Amino acid sequence: MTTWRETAREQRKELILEAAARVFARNGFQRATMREIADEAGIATGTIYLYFDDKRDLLLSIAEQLVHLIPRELPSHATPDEERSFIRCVLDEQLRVVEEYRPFFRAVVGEMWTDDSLRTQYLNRVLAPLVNTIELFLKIGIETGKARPHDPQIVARAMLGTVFLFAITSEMETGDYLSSARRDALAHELTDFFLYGVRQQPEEVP
Amino acid sequence: MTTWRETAREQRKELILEAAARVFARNGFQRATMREIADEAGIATGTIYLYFDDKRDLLLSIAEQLVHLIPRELPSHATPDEERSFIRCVLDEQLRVVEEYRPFFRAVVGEMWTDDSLRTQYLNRVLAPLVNTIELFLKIGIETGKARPHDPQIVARAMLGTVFLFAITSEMETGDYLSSARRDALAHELTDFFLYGVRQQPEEVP
Amino acid sequence: MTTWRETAREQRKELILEAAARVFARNGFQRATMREIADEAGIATGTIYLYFDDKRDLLLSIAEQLVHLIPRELPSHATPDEERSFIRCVLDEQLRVVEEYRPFFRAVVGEMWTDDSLRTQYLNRVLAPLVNTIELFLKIGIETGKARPHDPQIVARAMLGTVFLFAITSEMETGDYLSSARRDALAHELTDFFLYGVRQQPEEVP
Amino acid sequence: MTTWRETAREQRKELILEAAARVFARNGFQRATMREIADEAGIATGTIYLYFDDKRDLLLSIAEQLVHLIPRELPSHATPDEERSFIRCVLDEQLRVVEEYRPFFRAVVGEMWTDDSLRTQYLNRVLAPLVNTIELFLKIGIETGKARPHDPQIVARAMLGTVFLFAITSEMETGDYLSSARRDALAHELTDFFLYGVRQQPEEVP
DNA sequence: GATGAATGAGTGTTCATTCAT
DNA sequence: CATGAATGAACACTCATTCAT
Repeated sequence: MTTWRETAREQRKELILEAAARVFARNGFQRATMREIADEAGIATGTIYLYFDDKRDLLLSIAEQLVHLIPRELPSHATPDEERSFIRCVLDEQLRVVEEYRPFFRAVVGEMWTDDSLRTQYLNRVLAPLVNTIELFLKIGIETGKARPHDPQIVARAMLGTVFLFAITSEMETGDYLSSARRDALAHELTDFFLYGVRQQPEEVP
Repeated sequence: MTTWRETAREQRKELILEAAARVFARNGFQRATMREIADEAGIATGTIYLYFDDKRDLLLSIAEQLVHLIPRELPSHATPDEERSFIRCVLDEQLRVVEEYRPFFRAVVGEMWTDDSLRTQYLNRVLAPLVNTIELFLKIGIETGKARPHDPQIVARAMLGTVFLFAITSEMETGDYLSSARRDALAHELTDFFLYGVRQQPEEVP
Repeated sequence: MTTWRETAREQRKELILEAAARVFARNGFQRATMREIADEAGIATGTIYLYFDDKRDLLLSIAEQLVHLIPRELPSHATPDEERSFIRCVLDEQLRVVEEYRPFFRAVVGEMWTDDSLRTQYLNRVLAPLVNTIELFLKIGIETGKARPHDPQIVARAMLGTVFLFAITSEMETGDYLSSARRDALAHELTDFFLYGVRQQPEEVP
Repeated sequence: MTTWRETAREQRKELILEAAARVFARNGFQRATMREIADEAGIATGTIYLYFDDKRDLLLSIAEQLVHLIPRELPSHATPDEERSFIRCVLDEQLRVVEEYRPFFRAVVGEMWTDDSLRTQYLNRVLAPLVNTIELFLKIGIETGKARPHDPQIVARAMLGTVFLFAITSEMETGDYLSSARRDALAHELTDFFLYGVRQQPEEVP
């Protein structure tokens, strides 16, 4: 049973973590100062250390939150039998959740390339499960003859990479593809692209 | 005419820039110290400042080098008529050049998300030309009926994103997809993926 | 109402400022290091920056203290009617206060010649009021026929210059004219010099 | 006999010294860079070291030039018997020569307060002879009954201080008292001030 | 628990000086 | 003699972390 104290503590950690994520997303991990995070959270700098070991612990905890990017349950109302709507549902969900956790995402993304243990954590806890899920799905497709023969490892990464990039770049250029307004069009286009590529489809034999 | 002085100076800048790119790629821009860069280049710290204004100028100059990622000329031996081999050639070239400039790429990638002017420079000088080239190619495909109708803006970004991600992540996991050994397979798979997607192709009507 | 916090802060600033003044007076502004100032004050270098913006802010704050050189009130017990005792009182007071603020004085004097804004600040806030006060006194003397006709601008500067120079040079040579022991003699001689010059006085007509 | 080489070398030193004096006067000794001095002299930085030991040697050599402030010969056409014109001549000459060597003067003045050996050199070689000359003159005045009894040490310093201060401050405020236009008025006023002070002179008994 | 003043190690940058050309 | 590229010691300033209140 969780006591009231523990609950209060968790809420406090949450508050700080969100403030930190916003600041990291804004300025990058290195440039962000503990002072700035404390101000953003409306507390004193020293207080942060009552809940987190150090600055890096904040980042790792933020990265930890990204496990929420892993879909808890696959859409049952659209079975893989109807590939189109299934992929579409998954993409919709992914683009939505990525948008929701964008500050967390952006907070991690800058450090990921040069911080070995952060990257390892992120790869193992977040990316690997996602890749595996996609790979599994692709393999089943191949085995059931629904998908053309291909290397699921590469294609799975290609798919994930696409979403990943839209996630971190969407607001950089003029068109914010992740804004709810344009998300539909994006999911639609990507679904078709993943399924059919760009080539003109031959008339299907009925 | 370039004097000997100027040539020597350019070579020196090159030397320093490569050293800096390696260090930035290894440790990230912020963590890298001028001392470390000087050591990597085998010179004194003060010498760097004879060739570059400050630490940031190093990073911007490195980003500048990434214009080399833009293909100078499209493969003429494989016209867009034969889409498959054309795409394949372009992908081969891109994966190769991305591998060649990887330290420069990695040096920039960590700072890009939070450094506005660096990002702007990179987007305008490197990414935009690449996206435009792909978009143009896709539009022609659609107009000539070779490609199925789609939104070239989104698909172009999806394609570029795929290459981008392999570029920065390839050596992170066990499989380095950009190593010359595996590059062929990667290019092959991506070409098919871009052209056909994952869906089982119906028998083409002869 | 001033809180305890504010009072403590002011005392801390005072402590640091006095340490800085001593170090600047000893080594000059440029040669002085923040480390040395911190040591002199018995604190850490970083602490200085909690109270002052930067090294230069220290110097400007020290210069600010020199407004204390401006006499708050003219001696009332000796009216200008009795010029001799009046001048004597003013000189006594000036030589005393100059002695009290000597470290501050010496801290500023080296930088004043080449630092435009420091000089401007010092001239406007300290020197100009002093010159104006003397000028006014001299003008009254001329108008009332107590003083011989002269250019008060020049003479006021000459008087101030004399005190100024004794202030910064007194301890340089063997004889410290500002030491309380010799201050009396100095004030006495200067008073006579200012009033009568060096020339033998003709017998006054009774 | 001085060879041609030695003469050329002396001219070169002169050239560098004047450039250094200008730069020091402009920026102060500490802020001035050897590079800037070299540029001002139109030579390479390394060349300076062929003629001077180091940066400080430049300053000491400049200070050395200030011996020119010491009057070579007292004005014979105006004997001390006619005190007024004598003092006037000396003041005229001093104000003129001080103006001529102003860059050298200003170059030294900032460092003098905190550089012991520079100050000692300046005091012994320049100021002491000047003070002694004035003291001697005053003593004679007292002995011959031309001057009223006073402490020549203090008064000599007061006089010198006045000139000194006009020398270093004249161009700081709006009125440049050392410009040839105003120098006459300044010398005139100071002469009267030194002779008679500010007090209204009683009718001289004929 | 919460605070924020104090700490001091760490870093980008400058510049007097040297020396190979 | 003259040059100016190279050197590297030195220093102002920042900021994560601690701890007395």
